[in-house]
Amino acid sequence: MKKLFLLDGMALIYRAHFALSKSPRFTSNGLNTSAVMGFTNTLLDVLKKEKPTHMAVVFDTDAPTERHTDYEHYKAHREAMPEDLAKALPYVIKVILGFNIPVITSDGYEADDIIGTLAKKAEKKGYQVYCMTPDKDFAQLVSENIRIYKPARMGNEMEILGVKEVLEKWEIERVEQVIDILGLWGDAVDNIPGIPGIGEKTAKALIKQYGSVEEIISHSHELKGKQRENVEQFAEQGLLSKKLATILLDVPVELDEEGLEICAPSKGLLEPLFAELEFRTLGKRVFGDDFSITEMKSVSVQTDLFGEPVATARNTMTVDVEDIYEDNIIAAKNIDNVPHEYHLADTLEKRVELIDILLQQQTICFDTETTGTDANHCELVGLSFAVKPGQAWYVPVPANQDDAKSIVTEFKPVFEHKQIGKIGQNIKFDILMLKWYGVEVQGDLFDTMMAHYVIDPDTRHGMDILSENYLNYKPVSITALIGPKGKNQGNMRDVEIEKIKDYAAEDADITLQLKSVFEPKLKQVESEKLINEIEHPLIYVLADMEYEGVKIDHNTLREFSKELETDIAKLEKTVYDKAGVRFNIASPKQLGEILFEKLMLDPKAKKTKTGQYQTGEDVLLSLAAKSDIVRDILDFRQLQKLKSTYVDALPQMVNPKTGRVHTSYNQAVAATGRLSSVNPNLQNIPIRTERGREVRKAFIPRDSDHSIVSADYSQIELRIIAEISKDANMMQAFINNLDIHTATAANVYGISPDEVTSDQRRNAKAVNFGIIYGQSAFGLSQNLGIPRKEAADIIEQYFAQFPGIKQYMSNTMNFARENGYVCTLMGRRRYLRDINSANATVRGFAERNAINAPIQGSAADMIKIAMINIHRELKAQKLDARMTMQVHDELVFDVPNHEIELVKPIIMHNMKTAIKTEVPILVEIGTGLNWLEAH
DNA sequence: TGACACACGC
DNA sequence: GACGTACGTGTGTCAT
Repeated sequence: MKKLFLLDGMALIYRAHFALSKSPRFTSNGLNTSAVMGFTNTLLDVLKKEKPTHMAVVFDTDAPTERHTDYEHYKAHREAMPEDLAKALPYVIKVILGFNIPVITSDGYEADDIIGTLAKKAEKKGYQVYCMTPDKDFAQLVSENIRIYKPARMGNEMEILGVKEVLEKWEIERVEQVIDILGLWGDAVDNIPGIPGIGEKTAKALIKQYGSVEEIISHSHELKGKQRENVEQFAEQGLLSKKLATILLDVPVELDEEGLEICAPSKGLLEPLFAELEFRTLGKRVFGDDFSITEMKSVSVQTDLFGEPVATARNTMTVDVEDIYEDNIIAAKNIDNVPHEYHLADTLEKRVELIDILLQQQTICFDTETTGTDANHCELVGLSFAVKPGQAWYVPVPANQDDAKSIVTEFKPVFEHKQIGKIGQNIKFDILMLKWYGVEVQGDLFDTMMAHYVIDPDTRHGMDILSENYLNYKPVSITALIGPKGKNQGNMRDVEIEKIKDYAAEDADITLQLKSVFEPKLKQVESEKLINEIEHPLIYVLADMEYEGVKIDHNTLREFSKELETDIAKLEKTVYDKAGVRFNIASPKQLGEILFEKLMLDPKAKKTKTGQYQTGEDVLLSLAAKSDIVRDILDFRQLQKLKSTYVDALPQMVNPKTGRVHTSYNQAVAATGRLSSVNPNLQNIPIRTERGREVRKAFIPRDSDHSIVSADYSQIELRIIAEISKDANMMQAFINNLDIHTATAANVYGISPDEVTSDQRRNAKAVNFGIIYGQSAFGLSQNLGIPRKEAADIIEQYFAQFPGIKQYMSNTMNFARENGYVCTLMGRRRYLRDINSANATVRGFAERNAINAPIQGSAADMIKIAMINIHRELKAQKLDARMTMQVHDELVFDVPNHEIELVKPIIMHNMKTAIKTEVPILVEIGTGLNWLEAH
């Protein structure tokens, strides 16, 4: 296949320059080569990875163009080009020539116009066309088969967008609307304003409603207040902005197919250039590992751009190009063009009929419609059911809660039928919702969200996106029913029933269909066991925990809050006195200005990327010696955080119906397999500092006849590393039940455990920690505040002492490179798309994930299994003890006092034996009147 | 309203 | 030799 790449030269250079300008790279002769290096790297990425057959780089000429009606602005823009960027330009041209890539200069047109026109022409001739250009401007081109290529940026792998992705990104229906949005918003060309007061969001909404800038202007009388005023006053400007955003697709430029054919790079041109610019690594990428610049250092580079003969052999680099992107132009199916039977079951008779049908099924798919997204705080609006593709029912539920309950109760035989499997999307929500209406869902579960999470944890699992990706079906959007999210968003209850019927029935229908797509996929990725034995059963456990909630002691918190308030006020006053001025200490911006401009605490203060001074904890700590004001500021911050995030926020989360806080565990966000907790987040309650820990006193048992029991795995991740790697030294340390960090330190520093100093233990602990979280030597040095070299030395010693761990790491990485994924003990997969990336940053990220995912993920598997087994046993023995919280390696229970001694061994045994290991698993268990005492 | 800086847990 | 370095949730500030 012919594959044409069109690059906007100036855009690339600018982009490369600004990406690298934070740490400009100077050669020994003083030339800042950051832009050249960035450009060359991107070029190499394109060539090596995408293997185009044809290519061209397009440069703007310095003449006014059709699009730049405002030439003064254009000139200013050009003149503002930084000096070093201007210097880089000739070198970039040399690079391009060295690679034998044709250059096209735009004569009176923008580079984008040339690219656009060429792209269209090439497309007609059967090319697959890619346009490399900054994100926004090219959107309209994708209206056909042309793809937008975005080079790798810091921390991001390169990205290729087709029409589908662009529409999704812009949240619109038609690609042409991008131009109108840009026109209105004014973000098309630097400094050319659109219509004042209209940002991205407003522009999108208005364009969606009216279709184009012109339409909005002619309907301006329908707008209100300031917006109307602005649209009327700045109509001209809006139109101009749109014009500037529009790419011309018919400029007079010929597609010279032969001339654009790509051929091998010229060694004669590139070698001396790379030598001059001291591009060792880039040279190696192009010419292989024996490339060296040392012996050519003295070779002067031809200054005449066109004087050097171009390499004669025009042997193309063409390789078979596999087109991995399937044709995404196919119009998505939707409710209007796919046959379906969606019934409304709004009478007793119809419901009876429906229930009869449902009771005959082996599995049913259901969904609930509610007034909100928090199952603990909202009400049921309706139920929907599906039993075969294209056929679904919607059962409205009245607002009167007693009537609602009785209708839900009619369906009890279905929901509570153990032999009828239940399918849903994020079914925990629905189970929880029904619990509040007195229904205990039973039977095997199949959650499409969890299925997709297990299949590919790193991606998104929302129903809409799954539907579009796997069924090529675009569901009715929720915003079409209740409006865009925000404070004015409506409520499902206010939507007319016919619309809800379609929406709700469709949801159940889609979910049912997704199940049949995911079932074989689960088999394919060998994750059936994982989902059937862990994730699906866990849903019931989590639903019970969330429903149960935790009791909070208001009095403790109220008093603590008062205490904090006076302390904060005191600290505030001290800080003001020491600074000599009142300011908002909670504002990093103001704080930075006071510390570094008024008090001049550090003349070399670092700034953040937005130009503010950094005022993070480690920065402030390094200043502690210079002024005691920083101590007060740090204390202020700590107390303020405690007060606002925990002490004052927790009581507000208490559910008035139960007087308890009901967190929500998200089972499908953390790619490693861990859970996360929201509303409130119970997984980040303070513990490290004396005062912070106090918050845990407020987590109490339901009454005086109960106690809190807390059980946590000791060093679970390190034990898992030992288990997976079978490293003899580390296994021995655990078998001997040594303090693992001390044992590590003893090994690393070659001394006996009792000689280990606290600093050495701290270092060893940090290394252990770093391995668990996939840190690098840099991360370690930051963590410990030691030079990178020293950190690297410690790590080296560590690996020498624990060779099994080193072996595990390289084995895992090799496995990932070959298979593209890594696995936990229970077979949970994580796909690492970037593991073979040419970009070292991106690849490094994937490599750390490769090592980290099996460890963290196995620990997550283990505690999940323990939770399921404990839950089952508590139920089987009809105990009143309840599991209430999970904090990654800790489980918390609310237990009747007389059951404590009975329950403890159950917890202990199930946690220890969740996964069979050679390394001993240690569980620490405690009891108390509150969480702090129990922990 | 969204981006940012910061801080909490594991 | 530089890039930029665990994740997830929540808070307050500030510019729009």
